[in-house]
This record gives sequence, structure tokens and C-alpha cells, in this order.
Amino acid sequence: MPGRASRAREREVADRLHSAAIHLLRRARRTDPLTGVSPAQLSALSVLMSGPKTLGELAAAEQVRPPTMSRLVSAMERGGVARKLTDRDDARVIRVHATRRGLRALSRGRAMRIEAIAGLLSELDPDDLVTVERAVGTIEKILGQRPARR
Amino acid sequence: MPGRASRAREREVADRLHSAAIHLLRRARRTDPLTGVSPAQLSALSVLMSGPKTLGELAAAEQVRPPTMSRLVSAMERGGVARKLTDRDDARVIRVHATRRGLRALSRGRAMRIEAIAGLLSELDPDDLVTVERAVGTIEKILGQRPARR
DNA sequence: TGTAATTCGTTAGCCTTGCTAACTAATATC
DNA sequence: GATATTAGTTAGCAAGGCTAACGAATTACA
Repeated sequence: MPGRASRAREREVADRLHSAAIHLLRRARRTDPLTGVSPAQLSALSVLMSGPKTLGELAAAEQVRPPTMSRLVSAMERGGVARKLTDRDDARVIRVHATRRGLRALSRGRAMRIEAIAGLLSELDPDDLVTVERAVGTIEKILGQRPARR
Repeated sequence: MPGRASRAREREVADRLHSAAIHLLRRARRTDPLTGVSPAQLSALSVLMSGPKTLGELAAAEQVRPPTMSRLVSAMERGGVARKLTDRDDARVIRVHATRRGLRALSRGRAMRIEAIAGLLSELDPDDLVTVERAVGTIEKILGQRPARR
């Protein structure tokens, strides 16, 4: 079990990781206005890609409150990228589906962000790319456990 | 010079890196409401930590437009975490200083975010931590070049 | 020197996306 | 059947992003 020296190391890495994540995302977001679909909608669509979700599930997946997701989904429906269907067994429940148009918008918008980041990564030599890839796997792992309540 | 196969690799890594950054920051931000200082202010303060900056420099460093930074700095001044001083040689220029109170708020708020991330990192074995550390260095490097115009 | 162009920052006004509080409607419980 | 719980919505607020349009100061140059 690690002691306090390693805790300081973790903090230092955490600090730099935090800052790198912020600046990386700012960079990636610069393409968003070109998509016609907002960042939050894009992110919700990426959750819906794997199939319909209830509004509550979607809010939880996106780590926002139900009212926020409610409004977002309504905007998505107006924009034609998602549809709300009432559950047939429980009339309180809303199932949210991505439309074909939504999925197309997703791949377009996402592609632009990814392309922006990939463009940065293309400046790396192969070893560094491997390092980044492994680190991402690691971060996915630690984010994956712990479900995330506030 | 890399060909198209490596471009596909870069895209795949970019995709996962993007998603990991989003989820990591969401996690880190959960402590923000406890600080009294907003995330954007915290981030600006961290730039000012290294010394005063003009408003334009600060906007560029934070990758936002001047009006956005103008408003943010005004709010920071109202909140007592920064001060605006007119440059003595060029009266168009505003130099922004962090106040002592701002620096204290920075270390408090930042510490909470960092602690949240460090907590995640503490689940890693030493090898994985080294990998993450190296990857962060790499990402800092590629973000550092290219000044960032839209 | 005096006019025109440029630069720095601000104001005004818009949009998106977070939140909480308070509500309605539907279902479950006792 | 009354009560409690659950799912979403509505209303209203704040933060933080943007563009367009502007004022003031400085620089360039005819």
C-alpha cells in the first residue's frame, strides 16, 4: 500500500493531467460550431448510438440533472436528431431514440473533433503515441469503476 | 513520414482520448461548487499565478475571445480575486493581477479538483502511473506548439 | 502635422447548458 | 382507496461562450 510520498506524485500528475485535459478539449471544441449540432447534443447522441435510453438513464450517463436532459432532449427532438417515445408499460417513462439524421450528425461532428485531436497526435513519434494509447486505457479503467454519484 | 494506416490509429486513439478527457473533467468538476470561485476564474487565476498578464494575453492563454475574458476579469475584480491596472506606457492596455485572495482561492479550489483526480490515480499501480505521466508530458508538448487561431 | 488605419478593450445582446424548486402524472404500497 | 414514490416537465436563475459594433489610444504615413 502506497505511502505519502506517492500521494504527492499522484497530485503532481493529477495537476498536469487536469490542465492537459482542459486544453485538449478546448482545442477539440473549436470545430463544433461547424456541425449544426451542439456539443451537449453530440455527447448525448453518442450515448444513444448504442440504443434507446430513458431520459433518466441518459441524464445519469451524461452526469447531468433530469431537467437539463429534459430540455436538451426536447431541443434534439425539435432539431430532428432524436425522438421521444412513451414507454408502453409505464407511461411515466420516456424512451429517447436517436434518429438517422442524429446519427449522421454525430458521425460528422464527432469526426471533426476527432480529426482535430488526431491532427495533434500525428505530430508524435510512434513511441509517444503508444504511451498515450496506454495511458488512455488506464484512465478509462479508473473512470470506469465507481459509478459516479454526487 | 507516416501513411494512412497510422492515421487510422491516430483517430482511434484520439477518439478514446477525447472521451476520457470529457469524463475525467466531469469528475474533477464535481468539487467546484464548494470553492466559491468559478471554474473559469480558477483557470484564469492559474495563468496569472506566473505573473500579471494583459487582458488579451489572458484571453489567448485561455483560448477565449476578448469580450469573454473582459467580462470574466470584471467579475474577478468584483469578487476581489484579481485587479485591473492600466499600463502606464500604453493606455489601451490593461494588466491583470491576481490578488493574494485570488491566489489563496486558486490553491483551495485547485486542490480539490486535483485531489479528486489524484484519488483516481491512487488506484493505479506504479507502472500505470508512469505511463500516464509520460502521456501527459506528450500531450503538453503537442498542445504547446501551434498558437491556436480559428 | 494631421488624417487614416490599427490595436485593445468594452458594451450589448444572443445562445447553450448547468442548477434548484416546485409542479403534474403515473405507478406502487399498505 | 389514500398515501408515497418515481419520472419528467416547467419556471427561473447564473455562468460562460460567441459576434457585432463601438470608443479610446496609438501608430503609420502623405
